[in-house]
Amino acid sequence: MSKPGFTRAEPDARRLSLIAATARVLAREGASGASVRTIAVEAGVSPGLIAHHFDGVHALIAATYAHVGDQVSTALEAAIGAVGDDPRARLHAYVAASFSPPIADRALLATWTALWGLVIAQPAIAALHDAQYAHYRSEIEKLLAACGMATKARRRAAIAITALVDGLWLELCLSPAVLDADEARAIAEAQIAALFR
Amino acid sequence: MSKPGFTRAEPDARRLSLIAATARVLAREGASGASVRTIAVEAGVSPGLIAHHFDGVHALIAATYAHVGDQVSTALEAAIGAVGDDPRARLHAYVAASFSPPIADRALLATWTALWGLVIAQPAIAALHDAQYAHYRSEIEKLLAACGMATKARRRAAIAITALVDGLWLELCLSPAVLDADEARAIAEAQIAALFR
DNA sequence: TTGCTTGTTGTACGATCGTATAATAAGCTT
DNA sequence: AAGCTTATTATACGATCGTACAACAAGCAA
Repeated sequence: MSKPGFTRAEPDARRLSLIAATARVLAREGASGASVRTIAVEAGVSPGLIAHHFDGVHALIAATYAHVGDQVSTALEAAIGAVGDDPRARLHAYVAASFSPPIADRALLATWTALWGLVIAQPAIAALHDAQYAHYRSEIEKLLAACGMATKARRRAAIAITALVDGLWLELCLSPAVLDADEARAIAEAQIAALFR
Repeated sequence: MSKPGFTRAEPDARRLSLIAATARVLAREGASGASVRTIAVEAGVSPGLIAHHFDGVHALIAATYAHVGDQVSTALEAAIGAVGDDPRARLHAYVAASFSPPIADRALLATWTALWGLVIAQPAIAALHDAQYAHYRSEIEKLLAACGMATKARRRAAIAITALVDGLWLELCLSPAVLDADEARAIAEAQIAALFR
């Protein structure tokens, strides 16, 4: 019986574990702490492994952004699926999910703010951001349409909802003492109700 | 007649120019680009001068955050002063100012997002953020009180307004193609009007 | 003009950054 | 059991990071 010094992993599985480690580092130390060595220690691997699986650290961080964004999208869509067919209930479920786990998780929010800070300097990250938010708005517009909102009003309403949710999410992350999840949810629902009057 | 190799400046004036240079660098390159040497080049001085006027780079960035925050507060209060005595007009002016120069300036917004990314890792920055936002909410609550809003409703309404403005501000910064200042202003005013129904 | 204060420069130091590369070995194939 | 693929490690390299420090000089006082 021999104990292996390390275990080989499937490339996809290893990439996922590196992405997860990157997200944890971003949440704990911010963007400036997300170095090759820090991430490698967090993932329990050698620094060189990152270059083997990703085209540099920038690519790993971009992949982390994309993955976190997909996690959020998945959680949001799951929230819709868990509720009935009433359009307004579906819209409320979609929005309320932003303030519940796993989206309202402090580590996820911290990861997201760290990534926001990279958008300006890195065009590749900015492109991911635009695509991500276009998707959110598109989903919200579909939900608004199901609620009977007129076509020309949807775009502006979707922007308003996205902005409100982002702002509340941000307050929840940066100043947890000021706002809790229940209050964020109540504020969001009240503001959305106003869009239908 | 001799041409001086450099000019001495009053400590306060020099500190201000270093802060302004830091803000420009943050806007252009993000937080990761805000190094001692980059800032020094931007300010047209020697790298060592930063250590002479500030207690390290962290202190300079924190001072930049505080200064930018003060600029925003000043611009917001100036917007209130430029309008009449009608309470609702004053509230609208306060909010609308967030989407007009100098606050809606892309460089300022970029600076702000870069600083957000530092809040998690640097407790000193987080403290500045909490103080800054508490001030904003306090100002908004005063304006809401003048509009006749009940005491117990003010806190939640102030949070809602702050969140909405932040979210719209963010969209304006990160995805300028999606939203322009006029639309942001229109959305904010419509949502605020709903708070009074 | 002479002298003094101190804002300013320039550089050197150790630490850490991202990346490249050769050696190692895990785990499957034959 | 032997061989092969390649995931993984460990290290080295140059660049850049923040900070410290000694020398310089601008501008005021006397």
